[in-house]
Parts: sequence; structure tokens; C-alpha cells
Amino acid sequence: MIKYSRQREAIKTFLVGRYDHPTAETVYLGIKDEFPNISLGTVYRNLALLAEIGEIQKISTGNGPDRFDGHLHPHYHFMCSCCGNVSDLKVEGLEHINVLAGQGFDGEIEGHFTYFFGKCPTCKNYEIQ
Amino acid sequence: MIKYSRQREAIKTFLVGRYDHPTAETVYLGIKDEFPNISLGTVYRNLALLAEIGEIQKISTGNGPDRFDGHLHPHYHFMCSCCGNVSDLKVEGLEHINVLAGQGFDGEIEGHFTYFFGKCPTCKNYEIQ
DNA sequence: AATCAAATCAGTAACAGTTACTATTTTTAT
DNA sequence: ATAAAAATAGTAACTGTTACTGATTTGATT
Repeated sequence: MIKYSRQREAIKTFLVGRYDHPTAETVYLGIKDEFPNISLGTVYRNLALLAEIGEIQKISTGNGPDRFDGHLHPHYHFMCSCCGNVSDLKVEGLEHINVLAGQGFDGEIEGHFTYFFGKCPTCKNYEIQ
Repeated sequence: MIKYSRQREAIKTFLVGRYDHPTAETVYLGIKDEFPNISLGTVYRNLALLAEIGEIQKISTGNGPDRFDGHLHPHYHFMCSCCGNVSDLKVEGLEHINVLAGQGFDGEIEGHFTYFFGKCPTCKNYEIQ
């Protein structure tokens, strides 16, 4: 049974108010204003719990720490190979790819993780100069 | 300049001979027959190098260690949520998704990482009983 | 074949990100 | 109000990976 906690609510609120996919460390530092002695362990525990019950999204890119997203509407993520920032990406017409993947597969496809990479607008412009 | 090394060749050969996407640890143990004092650091260094020059593929799933694939023909990966095994998945008709993702995006999409998850054939059957 | 600089190695220590442990505090059903 | 369950802060420990060091291997040049 999950009991209410003010720390968890603050973590959720923090994430919902941001669009930059913060790391656990960033959440920890951001929450410290309100909870000066919050523990990093508490942040990790609650991020994992929130992700498990589907209230936030966990994004693992394979290098560097995991990132978290408080916005649940269907969207994809883009990670810049230059600066490492993660941004949202609206991609239309990808709803069918689980079905495509399931063709000729004997198991059961439940979903997919996808992120795109390349140069973000800022890094792309910077390169031109 | 990259010089030949017997260890690196053995690592590559090991990966090409397998289809189960082993971890660095598994490679290390598998190579130990031939190189009893090979160092785990050497395995990591060469896996990173081989991935960088495009001779193998590195697969990060976000939980557990990275996995490596010695097979370069275009294919996707499936990770079983139950047993954690990673297998290959042939998915047709996904060539265009970088283009789709680039529509309405000011940066430059260079590629994407995707893996599918769900229940592998074995775990799916096991559940029924 | 001998020389030698650069690359690689084995071994080990250090690191980053994350999880686990413990004693205390908070939540919430009764 | 009470009390059991859940959550907490603080800290230690863990996992996967990278960095450092002095010795060895490679390969181009003689």
C-alpha cells in the first residue's frame, strides 16, 4: 500500500513544471529549497515508484544518468549528440510500429523505447559559423 | 592509429559467433579460456573501440549492463521484461522513421535507438500454464 | 633481424550512478 | 489516541564502467 508523502508530491510537482527532463540529481537540488534535508535516496526511491505506477516516465539513454519526464502524453525524445540535452519530439504516424515488430514474432510485444539523436537546433547553428 | 591486438580480435570473433548479445562480463569470461590473464578493462576498452569504429553494436537497455552485438545487418532488438534476455527482431518498414521524426524539427536527426519489450516466446508460454 | 615509438596490455584503483540498510518519523486505518 | 505500515534522512555498500601505471606488444624503419 502506497502512503502519501510530501516529498513524493513535491518531486512530482517539480517534474510536471519542467520540460527539460531532469536527472535525479537535478530533482534533488531543485527540491532542496522546500525540503532542506531531503535525501538523495528518497529522490531515487520516489522517482522509481512514480515511474512504476505510471505517473512519470523514466528515460535511459545509455550514457550518463537516467532522466525523468513528468509529461505523459505520447511523444518521443531527442538527445543531442553534442550537448547531451534531451528535448521532446512530436512524431506522427508511429503508432503502428509495435504491430510491425510483432509480425513473425512468437512472443508478445508490449511496447518500445525509442529516442532519436543528432544535432539540436542550437548545436546545428553553432556548427555553421 | 589503431594497432592490431590478439585480444581485440578474439573479442570480435567471440561476438560474431554468438547471437545472444552478451555483456562485457560474459565476453570477459568467454575469452578467458584463450587469454587466461586478460583484464576486464581490456574487454571494456576494446568493446568501446569496436563499437566506435562500427564493427559491433552497443545496446543499452537502461537496466543492467550494456550488451554487445557482433552482427551489423539492420535489425532491431527485443528485450523480455520477464527474463531479461535480448533477442534479434526483424522489423520491416521502419526505414522512414527518422524522416518522420525530422518533420517540424529544426535540428538534424542522425538516427534513432529503438528496442521493443514484452514477453519472449518462452516466458509467454510459461505464463499460460 | 635489430631498433624504437606508439599502441596496447594486465592489474588495480577510482569513479558515477544507484540501491540497500537502519533507526527515526510520518501517515492513516481503527 | 493508538498502533501498524510506510516513508524518511543519513549513510554505507554495490554495480558497471573508466582511468591510471608500468610492462609488453605491435609494426614501421632501418
